[in-house]
Amino acid sequence: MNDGDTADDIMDATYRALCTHGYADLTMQDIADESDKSKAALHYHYDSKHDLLCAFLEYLYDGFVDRIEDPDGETPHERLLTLIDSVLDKPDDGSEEFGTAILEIRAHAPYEPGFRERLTEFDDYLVDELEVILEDGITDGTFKSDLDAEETARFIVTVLTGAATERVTTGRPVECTRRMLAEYVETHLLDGQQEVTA
Amino acid sequence: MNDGDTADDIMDATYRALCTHGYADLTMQDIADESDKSKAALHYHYDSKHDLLCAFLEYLYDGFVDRIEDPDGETPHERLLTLIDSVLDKPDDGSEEFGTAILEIRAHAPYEPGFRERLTEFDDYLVDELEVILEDGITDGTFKSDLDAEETARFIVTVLTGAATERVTTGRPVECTRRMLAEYVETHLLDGQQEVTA
DNA sequence: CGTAACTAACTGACTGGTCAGTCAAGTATG
DNA sequence: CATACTTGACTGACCAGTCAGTTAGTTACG
Repeated sequence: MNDGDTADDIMDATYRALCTHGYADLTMQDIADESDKSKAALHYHYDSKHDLLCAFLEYLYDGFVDRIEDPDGETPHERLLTLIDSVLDKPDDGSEEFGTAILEIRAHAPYEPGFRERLTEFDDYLVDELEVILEDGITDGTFKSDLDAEETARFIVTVLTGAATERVTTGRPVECTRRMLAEYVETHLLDGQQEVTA
Repeated sequence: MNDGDTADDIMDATYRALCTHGYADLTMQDIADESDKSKAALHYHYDSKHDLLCAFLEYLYDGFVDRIEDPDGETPHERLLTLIDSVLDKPDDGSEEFGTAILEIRAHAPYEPGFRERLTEFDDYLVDELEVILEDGITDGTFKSDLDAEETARFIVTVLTGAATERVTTGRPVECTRRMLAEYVETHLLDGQQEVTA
């Protein structure tokens, strides 16, 4: 039983094929070419292209969770900035293309309920992580006591989403957003009493 | 020579076809069906589908400029909120689908330099409009004197882009973003002295 | 041990359908 | 009649999905 290996192989191949061809131009043959399987083998393991891509989104979600859970940092302020950075940063392989493919998939969500469901999970997970950090900070006095953790977390996710969309659409670097967001956190979320040197 | 009428007819048909089918599934036949022309007639007027879509983006840009230029409002603060609203609101025909199609086109920008160029114009135009309002407000004391008009304008555009992306991806309403952005403007941009009742 | 039966995994060749773009022939109009 | 415009029919490329058949491994059994 090497189901695990085979599935991983196909998922990895799908990732590479997506980066190379983009979502719109992605064919089953492209994925097969990136793996050591044939196109028919893909159809043996997944009933349809759609099924394969749904599985791929699930695989991505797992990787996303691994990547952003338990952000480093002593204080809630540090953990918040670490989390923001790890979302803004490109994946390890530095692939700009992957962000493009994800945006293509996002844009298809209205036509594919399965996609929308997965993507909503991504966003909700990120909101939850942010919320926990914000609440920790409210409790220990780092952040203003009157801020609404959920609304604030949603807002930060919106900003991060906007930055990712702009990077793909216009090629605009995310650095400016990173800076503005750090400033927003400092002047808007941080409780006035605290002095920060981060 | 009824170029004007014909071109408008085709652009309108493209708009409707885009809303109905989305960008990914959009065929020349779909556009022809929405117009009173044949598919071959489209190819008579535009060398390729790509050309037609580039022209369509230009047509959209003109409409976009018309829609957001000279926002209503006595004060810079009011004008800023009006502008934000007119970007967040759906087009007049209330079509959710159009936002989807635009996001699909955004996601294709990396593969189509012509698209990227147009889309960058959209963003830059919006940034300029915001910048003018912000500078007006800095001059007349509405907004804090030490804020960087361009960076702030870019940040607002990022937020607006994020809201549009989320609406398409997860179906999340933009109201929360509208509220958070209004609050951001009040507590972050508005000069402390002024009292506001808007 | 050897061989027969069975099976999961896989393959290359094929099919049916779709679509951008072409073309020869037509119509309308100034 | 010439120019602008339009059409239906067609072509060639492409692609998801199918299918008959192969291979490698595993169990069943005399």
